[in-house]
Amino acid sequence: MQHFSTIDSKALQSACSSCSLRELCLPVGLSPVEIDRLDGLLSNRRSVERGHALFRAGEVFDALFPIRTGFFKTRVLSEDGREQVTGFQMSGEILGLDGIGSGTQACDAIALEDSEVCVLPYAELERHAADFPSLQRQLHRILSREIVRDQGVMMLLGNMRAEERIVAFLLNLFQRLGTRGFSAHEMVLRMTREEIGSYLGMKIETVSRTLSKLQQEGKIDVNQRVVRMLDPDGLRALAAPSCQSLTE
Amino acid sequence: MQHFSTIDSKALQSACSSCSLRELCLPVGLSPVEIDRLDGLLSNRRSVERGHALFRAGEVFDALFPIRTGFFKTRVLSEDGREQVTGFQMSGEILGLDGIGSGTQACDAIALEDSEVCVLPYAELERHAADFPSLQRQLHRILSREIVRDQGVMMLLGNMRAEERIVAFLLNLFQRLGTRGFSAHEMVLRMTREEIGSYLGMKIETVSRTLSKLQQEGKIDVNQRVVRMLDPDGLRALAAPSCQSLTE
DNA sequence: CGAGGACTTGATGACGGTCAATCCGTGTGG
DNA sequence: CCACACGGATTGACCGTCATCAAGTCCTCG
Repeated sequence: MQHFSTIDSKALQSACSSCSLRELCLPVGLSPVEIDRLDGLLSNRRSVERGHALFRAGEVFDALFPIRTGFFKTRVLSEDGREQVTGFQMSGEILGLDGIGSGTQACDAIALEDSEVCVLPYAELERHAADFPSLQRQLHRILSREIVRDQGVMMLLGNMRAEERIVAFLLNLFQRLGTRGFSAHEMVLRMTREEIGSYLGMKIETVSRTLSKLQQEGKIDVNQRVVRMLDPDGLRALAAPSCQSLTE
Repeated sequence: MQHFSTIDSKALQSACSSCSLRELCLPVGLSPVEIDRLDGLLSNRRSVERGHALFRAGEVFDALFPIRTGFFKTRVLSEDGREQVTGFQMSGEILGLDGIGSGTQACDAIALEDSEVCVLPYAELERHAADFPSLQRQLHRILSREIVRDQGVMMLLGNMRAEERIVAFLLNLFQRLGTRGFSAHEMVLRMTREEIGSYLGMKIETVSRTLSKLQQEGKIDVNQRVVRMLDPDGLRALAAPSCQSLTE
């Protein structure tokens, strides 16, 4: 009895059709019939403990990993060991897109909390996309949106000053958490100051100082990893000059 | 007579099967038969004068534009008018990839010299990709590679100092020109110092000073838009510490 | 030949990096 | 249960890189 119900619930959970993320994830825009077909592709799931890698640069690419629960960072390492965090990903977002091009992972994907991902074998996905136009279109959309996202990061790194970067970063996180049904004005940062700094192209001390300054000005409340937004309009005013799109 | 030969040559030129760029462009990895089918997709070509836009952010996206000849920049503009150049594209590279996601162009594409592009209607491309697996795979590859390229730019903007950025930028251009059969140690820059600076996240004066410094050190020879590489190994040594991949 | 844009070079200063001390929260072992 | 150690975070003092301001040169093109 117990046994069956466990299996049932697992089977249910791993189906897109019953996944609470289907409005955010790959199935967006697919019809119920199409989603059923997509379900057939999902071979299984994978758990990744906090601090562990889902994959590392150089490994063979053979699947995409939609995030079911948890939080990841992606990063590239240079020969001399410098780390560049290229993004933070949360549920409904898809890891591994950059491996398609070369058949080899281009970055490390590290879980910042205990996480769970779907495994979407790429060869099968390609095959299904062929006779499944809306899935194909959706895949293209996701790839393209990743390129647009990266353009936003370039704007951030190329044009904005420390304070603007931090504010745009926070607003972006709040916005994404909001669409997932979490509070849009309070959050727990899953990453360290160092990882924030790497992502934003600044040093850990500058991250810390900038957060402190925003707190002194009454715009946010920071306590270690907990951030509350006190003055959303004030924050948006700080970020707006340079890059609205990042916060939408 | 004159008339017919002109038409003939045009017809020939617009076919992938006879295009000198087919080893660099969309057809990479396709069989001759498949390339013939791709030819059927290419509705026409478009000329873009230097300084003019192929498309602008916000316009409807309905086609990809493989570059036949010429040189482009892509850029995003923020509300307050700041420009972020997101890339420089040359023959064989494809413009418009970032429009797929939203159906709307995400950036401006500006010709930096008189240029010519192929017009690849996206709806038809999608349709053909469905019963044409290697074309589909190739399209995915190109999208994915763009994401990887952007990661390299993030590394550049987030981790490298002015000199490293300039050197990585020059090596990257030389490398791409080299694969196109141009000299890999002498080139004419198609963009202004300001555009270089925008791309690399630094001011025009810093671009100029850094180039002058590299010249004083005997690593390059710069004269306005003409750049010669005098000490390739010395340059690679400067860029290597941080980001090999950008120069490959 | 003149005007305007692109580029270079110099002087100065600010933003953020570096170095260092300290604090804080968590987990470990006595 | 407390002491301690460790990593993460904060804060301060100082310094370097690069931005800013400004002057002047060099191309390009009408």
